[in-house]
Amino acid sequence: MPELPEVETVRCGLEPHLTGQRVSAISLRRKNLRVPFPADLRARMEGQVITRLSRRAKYLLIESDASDVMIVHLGMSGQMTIAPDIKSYAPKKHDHMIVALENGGGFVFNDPRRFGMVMLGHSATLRDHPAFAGMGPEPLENDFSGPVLHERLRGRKTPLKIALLDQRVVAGIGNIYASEALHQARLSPFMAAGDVAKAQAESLAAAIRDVLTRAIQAGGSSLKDYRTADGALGYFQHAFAVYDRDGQPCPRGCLYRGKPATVQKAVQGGRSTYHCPVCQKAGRA
DNA sequence: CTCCTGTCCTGCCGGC
DNA sequence: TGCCGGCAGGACAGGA
Repeated sequence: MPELPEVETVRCGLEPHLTGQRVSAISLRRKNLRVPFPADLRARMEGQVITRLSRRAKYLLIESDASDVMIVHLGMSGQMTIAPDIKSYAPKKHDHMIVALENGGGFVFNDPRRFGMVMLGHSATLRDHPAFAGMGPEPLENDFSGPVLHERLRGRKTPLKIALLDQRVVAGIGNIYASEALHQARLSPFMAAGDVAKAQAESLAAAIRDVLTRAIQAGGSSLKDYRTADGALGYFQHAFAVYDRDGQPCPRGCLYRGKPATVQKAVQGGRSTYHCPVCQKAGRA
């Protein structure tokens, strides 16, 4: 489930292999993922030199010297793999896009559940691309702060956890890091987003930054070259405080009636939320 | 506007 | 052992 840190780790892993390389061929092994592959994907990317890899929210941006941008979303199960010798690469099940580079290498986009997307944009107008129009601030950039978050949550009656998943509020947070950030900030996932006080928004913004930054560091340091054994980029073991830990003691050591308080699982908007009911009480400012 | 629900897709896991 | 149901989740459409 790639969220911002995983996508950033994939970006770092791909970058040295792709930057400065010319795309020699793109092979599409089906016509669509969540959305159809752009009809002009090959025409616009083949023959171009990849100048830069960047990221916006959970989207990977592969920029060409013709000012075109391949916009890739990994969805739920998307993986990028480097193939040192693309000519001898044997396609695996669910390999949907294979990109060959002029230096003989290449990369492969594999996505069993096909929640991923590949789109195209222009560098100059990327901000206006439908995927990014109206999107909230990057949590690790300077334009994200407590006051900004407070303003974006203002007036919203939806539960805070649900609001954090809304990419218009803040970009790049998914189900895992929403729970993690709320736990770190000691805020209840159930409180109304609009009830978050200024000081609480400050804590939450700091927690979001910290949780994401530490996850990126874990991705960068836990595996050399950001790669798993099978060559897929960006997936790494990371210790979560509350996510998928229902029934286990709150890592903060909270007590409930003299005994260790345990992480609870709840369902909000059809998605799992994990929290400690002791340190994440819906309280006043 | 905001909010809420359903949809897409496959792999995996628990229950019988 | 095999089958089946349920779950996981990001983005978006469409209805209230």
